This record gives sequence, structure tokens and C-alpha cells, in this order.
Amino acid sequence: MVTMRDVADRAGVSIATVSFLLNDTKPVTAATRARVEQAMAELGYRRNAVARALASRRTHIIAMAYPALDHKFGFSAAEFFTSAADAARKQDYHLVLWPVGNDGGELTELVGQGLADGVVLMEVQLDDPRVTVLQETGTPFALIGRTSSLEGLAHVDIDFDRTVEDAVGYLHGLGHRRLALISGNLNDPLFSTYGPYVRSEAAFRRVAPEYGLETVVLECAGSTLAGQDAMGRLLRDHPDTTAVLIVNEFAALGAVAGLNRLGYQVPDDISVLPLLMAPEMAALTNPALTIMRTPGPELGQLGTEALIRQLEGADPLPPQLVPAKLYPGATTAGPRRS
Amino acid sequence: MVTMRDVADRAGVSIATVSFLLNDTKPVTAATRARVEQAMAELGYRRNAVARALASRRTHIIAMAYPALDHKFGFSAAEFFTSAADAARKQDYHLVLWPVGNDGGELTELVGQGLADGVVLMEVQLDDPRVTVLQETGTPFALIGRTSSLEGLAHVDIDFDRTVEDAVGYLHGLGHRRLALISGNLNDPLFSTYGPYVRSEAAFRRVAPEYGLETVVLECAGSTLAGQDAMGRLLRDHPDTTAVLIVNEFAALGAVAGLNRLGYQVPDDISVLPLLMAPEMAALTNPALTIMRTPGPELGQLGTEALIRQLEGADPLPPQLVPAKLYPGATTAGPRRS
DNA sequence: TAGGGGGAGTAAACCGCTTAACTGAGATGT
DNA sequence: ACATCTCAGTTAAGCGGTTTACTCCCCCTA
Repeated sequence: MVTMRDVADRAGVSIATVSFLLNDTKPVTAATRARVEQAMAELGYRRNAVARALASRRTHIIAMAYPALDHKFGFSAAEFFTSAADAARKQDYHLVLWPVGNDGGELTELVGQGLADGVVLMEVQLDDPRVTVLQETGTPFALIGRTSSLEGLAHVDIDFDRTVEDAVGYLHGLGHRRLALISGNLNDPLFSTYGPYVRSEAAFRRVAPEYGLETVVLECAGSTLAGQDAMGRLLRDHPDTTAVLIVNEFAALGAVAGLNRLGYQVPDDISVLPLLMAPEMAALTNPALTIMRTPGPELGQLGTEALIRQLEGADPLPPQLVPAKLYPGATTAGPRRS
Repeated sequence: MVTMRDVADRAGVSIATVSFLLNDTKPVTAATRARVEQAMAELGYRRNAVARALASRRTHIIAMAYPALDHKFGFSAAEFFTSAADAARKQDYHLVLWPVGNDGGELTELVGQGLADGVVLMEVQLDDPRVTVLQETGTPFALIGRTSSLEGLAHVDIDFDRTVEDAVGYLHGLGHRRLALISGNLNDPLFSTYGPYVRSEAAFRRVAPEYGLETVVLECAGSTLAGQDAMGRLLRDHPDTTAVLIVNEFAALGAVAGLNRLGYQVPDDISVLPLLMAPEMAALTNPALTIMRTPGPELGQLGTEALIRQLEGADPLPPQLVPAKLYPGATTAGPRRS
């Protein structure tokens, strides 16, 4: 292994000089720089990240917590991850996906062991034990999503209000007057603790009346089957509904499948518009879904940047809310004239 | 930060003793052990992984390469990852998902910098540049999937022969006599380099005739739309087909959607059986797919174990092939009497 | 011309842990 | 009883960098 020592010797300088040059922490004359750089090239030197981490007490590694137990690492999560990784790389950090339980214990371990400088948390619950643990241990972190009380926590999240406003406005503009929202399941312990359900339902209940629309809200678990079932209930109990918003992406797939099976035409008989979905997932149905596209790339990037600022001691970014934007597909249209 | 020094002082021993105890590298009397352990508990000591890595030249981190540019990180990949992470944890390693380009350059960087002890590669191509790079740089690695020539490379893969045999046998047993395979797209540069397509198609062409079945093979790209289109072609050109095997999981979803749209009943009119799919994905269609379940958990575990053996200098595991097993759903049945 | 200031480079003390070589005391063999 | 083994522990030399304090040396100013 080629070390700094080797480079320094060959260039006829001290290892400190090599270090200064490499980190750009002290000026170095052009001549010296050239000699050192040549030596590095000739020897094929690569700086040892572990030694650097030990000496500087910074690993330059950011862990994105992967909630292994919750399991559903879907397309949205993949978007968070890749965009976050890109953002990190641009700032000379490594971002890796680290599988941890969702109690926060392993997270502490991770940082306690000095393996990661900070943590980006995704799929944050309204009352998330992980956040508590991270706070108590003084671990730097940023959230993608929000806990219910966030006193100055670094976080980014979806702007549910604007997303729902835009979605409802869009459907209203198409001529729809009877909208339904397929939301979360009250019996699911996750429901009341999961921001997307709670916040989009609240937004819907607020916005729909503003447009003079009836608010039909159906409970639904987050699975294909549940979505299909919910759609059946909707058609039975509210047959005059012409457009449906759906929070959960799996339920949305099921809803479309259900409509197809029951012989309904989408979007002619009924329009379907998921409120949060990744394009890859939208392409899985037929017709392809019109969606409010989860701003995964933006959130991943912003979350990471927020964390890095914190790590570098820069003044923190203000929390950012990003709305999901309409991503056209073929499941929305004006209501059929009856 | 509590260091070994602190623990040693409080327990009245040298730091070496603490280290030996912690790593179980030298015997320690019960009395000393008790004192040290108590000191650790009282001080809340956590061993610094970075320092350990530097001194021992082992980070105990395994990187699973995430080909950010290429394949979608779907449910199968998630299965590889979680099972691999579990396997690693059991052996005192951390496994993390590391996003890298697919040329292998960043992989070398990763190991060159000493950040990871080894690499688990998934979605391996038949002729994979990453493998070459890893070999040249002497990086320990294990493959999930196979390159075409694997001279003693540590690897695990799906047993395509048995998978196809089982699938064909199963459908034959149900009474089907006219099977089709929806495979990869010849125009896709990936096709000829991607093991699953190549090997399962080869197996199909070999096995089907053994059962006295016609071999219809359709090209198809790996997307929902393509799958739907392929199904249309199949019904048009080979209307007497009663069952279809599909390699790509996205195409499989499309195929079912296509059948539904065209008014066919699944499985009454035609049985659909994907050759490689994760259960989560199978649940996305209606009816839920009967699948040959990708042995993701097994492969992730075996791949990781193979790598760790290599890292620890144990005698290597022989390469393992695991067949996908039948995972019942509702898209297969006997052929309709005509 | 002496004094001061600043820029480039060096020496050396860590960072927290592992590990080879060594110590010393009690057990063992003859 | 004396040399020889064991065996639990200790000492100290790294691992490959970062970083503080310090040394030169050259140039500018009074």
C-alpha cells in the first residue's frame, strides 16, 4: 500500500505538506504541488479514508437509515437514495444505505462507533422513536418527512397542502365535482402516525369544500388488495363519484386493477390520481397512471444538503417543503356526461 | 468520548487486556473480565470502529454495489440487500448499500480508500467490467449472478435450469401443452449480456421439447408496456397457447394487465407464470400472480457468506445455484377445455 | 540596515485501537 | 529443588493520516 510517507519521500517534502495539498488546508507553491502530484501519480497513491477519519474525527460517511423491518423499499425510496447519494458526492461525502431496525438503537450504535458522521432519516413517523434517540445522543441528522413537533430539527418534506390543492384544482378544472379520497386505514397503527396520510387527508378535507366539492373519504390499507376493495366500496356507496385521489401507491395500483376488473373504463368512467407516487410505479398499470409525482429527487438532495451544512457548521438551511407535481399519464380526463 | 484508555484505567488493567477481551483474542480470567465489563458498562464505552479498522486493517464493512445508473432497484434487489445485511450482521460485519457507477471505477476507489473490506456485486452481467476491475485490483468480492467465464470466482446464482424445469413441469402437470416464453429483447444490448434472459431462454428451449411441447419464444423488452404488447402478439400469432412463462418481472405485470384489457380471463383462458419475481411484486396484479419466486433471501445470504469466508481466509464455499421455487398465486390453472 | 511580517514548509504530537514481543508468577516435570 | 512451561497481563510500536506549533527565509518598511 502506498502511503503519504512514500509520496512525501519521493517528492522530497514532509508528509504534512502532502496532507495540506490534498486537503487544501494550507497554501503550497506551484513547484511543490507539481512534484507532489507527480509523485502521487507515479506511485498510484490513494489516500486512506480510515486513517483520515481517525485523525480528523470525520468519516465523511453519511448513513441513510433503511428501515429494514418496514421493508417496503419501493421506487420512491430508491429515488431518495440515489439523489441523496449524488448530492453527498458533490460535497465530498459518501452516502450509503444502512439497514437498521426502526427503534433507533442501531442508529446510535452507528454513530457511537464513529462509522458515520450523520444520519439521513426517511419515512419518518409523526412520533418517531429514532428521532428521540438521535437527539439524545447528539447525533447530527436530517429528516425526510416530519415528526409532529419539530423544534428546529433539520428536515425537508412533501408540501401536502399544495400537493392536494393542485390535485384538487386540476380535477376541478377538468370538470369533476364529486371527488373521493382513498386514505389510510384507521385500524392500522401506522395510520395516525404517518404524516402522508394524516396531512393529505387534512388538506383534502380543507381544500375540497373550498371548491364546493363533497368530501368523500374512504379508509384503506396500503396494499393492492385493499385498494381494489376500497374502490369497490366507493363505487357501491358513492356511484356518482367521478374522480378519486389515492394516498398510498400500492392501493392506487389496486384501485386501477379493480376498476378494470369491474368493467369500468379509466379514465372515461372515473379518473384516478395518486397523490404520491414514483413514475416507475405509475408505469406499472394500464393505462399508465397520471400521478402527483413524489418529489423524491428533490427531497433526497435537500435532506442531504441540510445534514451536510450541519456537519460543516454552516448556518442551517430553513426547512423546505416541496409539493408533488402533476406527472401526466392516462388515468385522468373530464367526467363523462351523464 | 470514552476510550479504551478510560476503561482500562477504571478497571485497573492495560488497554491491551481490554482489547483482548473485546475481540476474544486472548484468554482473560473471569475476575478481570468482570472488572472490565463493569467499567465498560459504567462508562458507557463503545469501541471506536474507525480506530479499530485502522489498526487491524479491516473495516468490517462490506459494500453491496448499487448500480445506480442501470437497473431499477426493485423488490428483488431489496431482498438481496436485507438478507445480505442480516447474514453480515451475524458474522460481525456491516453490510451497506453503496451507490457506484457500473464501470467498476468507484468500486476500486471504495476499496482502495480502505473503506470496505470487500464487495458483493449484484445484477452481474455476463461480461461485466466491474468484475475485471475488481480482479485486477485484488479486491475481495462475491457475485450474485454469474459472468460467462468464472474461473473460481466466488458466486451464487439462480439455478435457471431447475427453475425452468420446475415451471414447465408444473404447467405440463396442469395439462398445458402449448407454452410460450416471453423472454428478452434481442435489440436490447442488455439482452445478450444478461444471464437471466440468456440462461432461462436456453433452458426453456432445452426443456420444453423434452415434454413434447412446442417452443414459442417471444422477444420482449423489460417494461410493462412491452409485456402488454408481447402478450398481444402472442394471442394473435399463437392463439392456441394456454400458458405463458415470462422472464422479466415488469413485462409480466404488463402481460397480465394486457390480458385483462383484452377481455381474457386469467387463468381460465391463459395461465401466466413469471420465472423470476418477488412476492411483493406478485401481489401488485389482480389476480395475484403465481410466480417462480426469486430466491433473493437465499442468494443475498449465500453471497455474503461466500465473501466473508474469503475475507476470513476460510476455505471458500463452492458456488451455489438456487432454483426459484413455485409461489402460488391465482394466475395458473389447467387449460380450458376447448 | 535593522526590525517586522507573512508565506511555505517541517517536526512531532496525537487520533483510539491492535498486536508482537516480553514479563513474571505459579504449575509441572524429573 | 531447579529448570521449564503455561498463562494472564503488560509494554510499546505501529496503523496512515491531521493539525498545532514552530522554523526559515525573503521582502517590505522606517
